[in-house]
Amino acid sequence: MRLLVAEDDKRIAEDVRTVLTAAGYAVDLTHSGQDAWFRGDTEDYGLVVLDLGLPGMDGISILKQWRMSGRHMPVLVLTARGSWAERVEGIDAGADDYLPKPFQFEELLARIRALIRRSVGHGAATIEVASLVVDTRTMRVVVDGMPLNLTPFEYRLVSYLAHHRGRVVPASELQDHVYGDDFSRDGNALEAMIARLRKKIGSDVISTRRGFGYVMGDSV
Amino acid sequence: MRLLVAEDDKRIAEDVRTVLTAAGYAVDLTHSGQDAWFRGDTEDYGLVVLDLGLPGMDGISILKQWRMSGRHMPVLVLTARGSWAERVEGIDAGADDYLPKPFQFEELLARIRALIRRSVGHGAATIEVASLVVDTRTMRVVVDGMPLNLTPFEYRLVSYLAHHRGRVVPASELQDHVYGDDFSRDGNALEAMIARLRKKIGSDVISTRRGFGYVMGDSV
DNA sequence: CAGCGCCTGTCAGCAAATTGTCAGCTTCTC
DNA sequence: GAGAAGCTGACAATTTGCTGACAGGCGCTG
Repeated sequence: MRLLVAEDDKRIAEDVRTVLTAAGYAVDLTHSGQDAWFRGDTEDYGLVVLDLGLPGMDGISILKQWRMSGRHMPVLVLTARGSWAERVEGIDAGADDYLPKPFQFEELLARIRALIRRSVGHGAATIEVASLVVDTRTMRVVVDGMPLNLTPFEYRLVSYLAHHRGRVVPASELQDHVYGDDFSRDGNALEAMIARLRKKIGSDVISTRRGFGYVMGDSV
Repeated sequence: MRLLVAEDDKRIAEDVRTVLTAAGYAVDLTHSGQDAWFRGDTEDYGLVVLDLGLPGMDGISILKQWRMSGRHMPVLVLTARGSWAERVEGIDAGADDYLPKPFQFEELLARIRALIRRSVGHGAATIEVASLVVDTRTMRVVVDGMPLNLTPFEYRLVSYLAHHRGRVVPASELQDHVYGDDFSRDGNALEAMIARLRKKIGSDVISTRRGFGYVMGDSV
């Protein structure tokens, strides 16, 4: 993981670099505001440690610029002790955390670990099968980039099949999952739903295994 | 957005609740460690404010328990001033931020805003969805440049949906976060509020996903 | 304290989307 | 080619959500 440390006090900067390097990070140093902004904007950092008191360009502005141009890496801001107004400002500008100076290196490390842990923790909860994408977080289904408007049962169907893609799912199992305890369905309700569903997602996404059940993806 | 405040000093707790409620959050209070753990483990909170000195169960343990059982809501830890060892421990146990006591309510608010923003993946203090802008700092909502006069509950609604824009939010989740502990979950109060809200912000900002819930932004 | 306005929950009726059923049709298997 | 399995379109029943009216509650003001 590559980090940027923007801090004009060169002694502190070097110390921080030493500690962070020892902790296993690749560390870039910079001492001016301009340079900090430019690097943060053009390079890909896993995290930035930003001192607000940089010469050349105000730290808050740098931060806002980054956020405005869509850079979302975690930023830990170093502030003067006690100036909580400054902290509020920094946080509202898009900082993910701050640390008042002077600080214990151990605490700096703990915070950096926490921020990184957080920033990589956003796993995409989507399942893709051919041109179909099921996003379980937003409960959306997209085919060829086009979002679909599925009904609740339709969604349960695709979702279940997508979760078990490549496996032939018996109709009875589908029934169980889609309808739960509700055994009031005698007729061909499921088949009707599959038909409606196919109209929306395309007829070739779910294939029928006569006598066995349905499959999504693979195992043509 | 629904918050849990775990703080045994009832005066502080009440003050915090007042401030947070005024800021548009639904706030649940608890004074014991056991209860804090139980609620955090079973309820769905957007954020938890956790005092480490709770009676009955150690704050750090509570936090670890939550994390081990997969609860990922942001946790802001309140610590005694100066004990940075405790902070490091707290952060490594899974805290997202800490605040030394005593603190300014304003700073508490800024940090809470920041944590929530971060946990839902936004960088800025204002959230824009189409022609609608939610400023979490001033608690103002603007549509097409025109500021709106929203009631407290209406604001909670838009705010929550805006924070989770693009995601289909189930009605039950909305209820939880708008009403918190208050179990008035009977009739169609939520629907009524949505209707009133739509009259103010325009009927196309929040779209209904029949059977799923409501979404703000990128509809179908 | 009475009066007033605002906020919010409840209710009932309405509108519309969803889904089961049915009948007839197609496709597959042997 | 016969029978079984699955598909489809139409229709009706049901479920779900919307809306307007109304009333209780709360705070504010005179």
